Amino acid sequence: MKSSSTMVVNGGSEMDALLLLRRQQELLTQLRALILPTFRDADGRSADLAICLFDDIIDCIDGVMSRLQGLSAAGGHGLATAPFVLADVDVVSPNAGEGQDEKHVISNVGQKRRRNNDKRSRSLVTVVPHYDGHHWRKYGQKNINGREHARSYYRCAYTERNCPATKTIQQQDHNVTINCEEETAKYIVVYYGHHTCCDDSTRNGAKNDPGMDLIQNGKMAGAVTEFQKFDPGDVDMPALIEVLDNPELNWDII
DNA sequence: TTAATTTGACCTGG
DNA sequence: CCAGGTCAAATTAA
Repeated sequence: MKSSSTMVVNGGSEMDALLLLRRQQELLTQLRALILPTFRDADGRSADLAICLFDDIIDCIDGVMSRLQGLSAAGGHGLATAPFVLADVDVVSPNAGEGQDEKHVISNVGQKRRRNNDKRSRSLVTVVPHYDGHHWRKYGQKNINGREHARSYYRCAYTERNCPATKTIQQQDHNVTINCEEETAKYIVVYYGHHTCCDDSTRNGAKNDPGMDLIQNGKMAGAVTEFQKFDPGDVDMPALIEVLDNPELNWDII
């Protein structure tokens, strides 16, 4: 696989590009879910590298979408009309934009609870909400007003490394039908904060962490529950093929 | 026995 | 006051 590529969108408005990018991000997530399990038997360094590469690519798409959103908003278009858009991307705090790229929760000591709405977030829709290459621990579940399904709250399992990353998973009320086939349960996944647990600095400091040893040895079974839950059959393959064959997207590999 | 999840209570912002 | 996010004890799974 090439490590870098650019996607050129032919024609259409910023809104069209936004839709395509969102779709691309969603399918990339599914591709990641499909590929990463193959690293189970490979060396852990490759798995870590793959995870970081996927995250970087998704972050890049995020950045482009943010810029396009700016253009789109200036042009009077609203995201609310987008069929794929189910949640805002880059929900930024009122303090953001003042040189603060993002804020992490420093510590809950002495400040028992704190909302995460002041943290930058990114959201996507996927059929494989549990598998994204990171190890999450569930810390809560809540029934949300007007929602058919409860929302689950997860935080990075490596909290001892002060990793501030959290995410929420909300199953969509109405499943999506793809290519006239049976309905697939889709989930809105919202990520808050960035993983610092995979930083080199923190990783070196966690050399003695048994869970990390397991990951680095490529023996994920038992240590990373997300792998156990993952079934490659869950991947939205028709949609994946659809986007790869999409004539509107020219994949220029450079 | 340890780790992960569940669940009701608590807290905070709107 | 309410909805949503978090805590932490209890429970379950490995």
